Amino acid sequence: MVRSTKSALTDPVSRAKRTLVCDAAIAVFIEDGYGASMDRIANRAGVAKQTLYNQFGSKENLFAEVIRQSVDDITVSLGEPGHDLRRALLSFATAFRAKALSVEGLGMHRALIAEAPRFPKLARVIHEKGAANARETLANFFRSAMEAGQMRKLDAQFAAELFMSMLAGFERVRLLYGVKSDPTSLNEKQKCAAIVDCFLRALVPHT
Amino acid sequence: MVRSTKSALTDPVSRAKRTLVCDAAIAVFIEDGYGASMDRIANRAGVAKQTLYNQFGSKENLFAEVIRQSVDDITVSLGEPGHDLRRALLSFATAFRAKALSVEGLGMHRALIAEAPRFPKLARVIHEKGAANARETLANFFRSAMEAGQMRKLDAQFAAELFMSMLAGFERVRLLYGVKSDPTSLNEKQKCAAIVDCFLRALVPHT
DNA sequence: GCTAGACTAGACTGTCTAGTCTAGCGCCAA
DNA sequence: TTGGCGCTAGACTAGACAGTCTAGTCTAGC
Repeated sequence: MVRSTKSALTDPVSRAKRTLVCDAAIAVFIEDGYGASMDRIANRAGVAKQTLYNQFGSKENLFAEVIRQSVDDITVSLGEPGHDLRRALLSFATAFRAKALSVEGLGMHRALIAEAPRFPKLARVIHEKGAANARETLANFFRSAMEAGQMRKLDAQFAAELFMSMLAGFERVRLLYGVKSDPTSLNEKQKCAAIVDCFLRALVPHT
Repeated sequence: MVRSTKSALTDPVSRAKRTLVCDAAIAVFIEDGYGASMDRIANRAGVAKQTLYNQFGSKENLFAEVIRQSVDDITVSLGEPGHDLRRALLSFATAFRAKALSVEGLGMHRALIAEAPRFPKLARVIHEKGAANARETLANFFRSAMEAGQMRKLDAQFAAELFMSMLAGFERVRLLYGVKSDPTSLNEKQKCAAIVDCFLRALVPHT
């Protein structure tokens, strides 16, 4: 094909550079937040600063693009509630905590919270795509479980928020503050199980 | 008394200026985070910039001072657990959420999370004085309740973190992202009650 | 070989900010 | 009255950073 149709968006070389820049930007924003300099990102990507501007136009755009890309579903398949409620919640719990409490997850969370007042629309979209979306999936799952008599009937959305809170409330904050966990506490698997069991005890009708 | 012993720390006029600066700094840091300029703080306080430096020496010091001042106990008296467990938890829940979800609480939280990597020691201290301290009080309370047979026996610290997570997990994040609550949801009082009741159902032995 | 377009390195501009400095004001004790 | 002290207003320095610009290179179709 004629090279004249090439552009920063269609040229495969440019596209490669673009992902290079994205990867570098993600890493740098996770480390330093939005305050990170464009020079540093270009440096990390092994690319000229001008290339950043060719590809993204501005720092704001780059940030938005990168943030949007790095949010994806935490909603692992919950399966049918009918089968094994506890098992399904456990697998959600494990996946959710792995995301939310990872270094990358925390870094993105920190960067976005810090800049939410500056980028209100972006923050809203990310919340919708991320947490709110997971909440809806969970809430639907709970509604089925309630129908099936596996759970007490109550506001499914409230239940979903409650469950997510239990999974990554206090602990996420502690990590965001950079405080390491006390070594005496439960390990990850035990924590997931303990939280799920508390949740079930609260929301499953007494047998 | 001789004026020669006067200093920025002893002169009552200076002290007044100091609190003026503190108040302005708190407001500005809550609004804009650590990125807020010293000029703006001086302006807001109705004071010359030099006065900020006379009183605090540097922006870092001012920030640290202000943050330290504005963290205080959320641990309203929980009273004796023997009496009315639910009532005690409800009063804690109300007070804790009022702090954590207020505009000021959220602003401080945002500012600190954003700057935690830059000020790790400060962040640690604040976490200790704030959340960790509340957790300890709560955990002790739970231990008494467990002794008295009012609660299942389990790791009291885990229970305390769980309760605090339930009170301000998902919702605090939503607010930090600047997303307003859906109007259909429960009101504040109902939420506190619902959370406390879920917690009790999970942790009180079946009767 | 020529051309077009994306790339590179790095100089450059304009803006913003922490922090310093200066000159002068107002207060109070001696 | 005077001198010391903290204050004010505002100019100033030094450095960081977003974004632009320039000069020149590389690649690939014509």
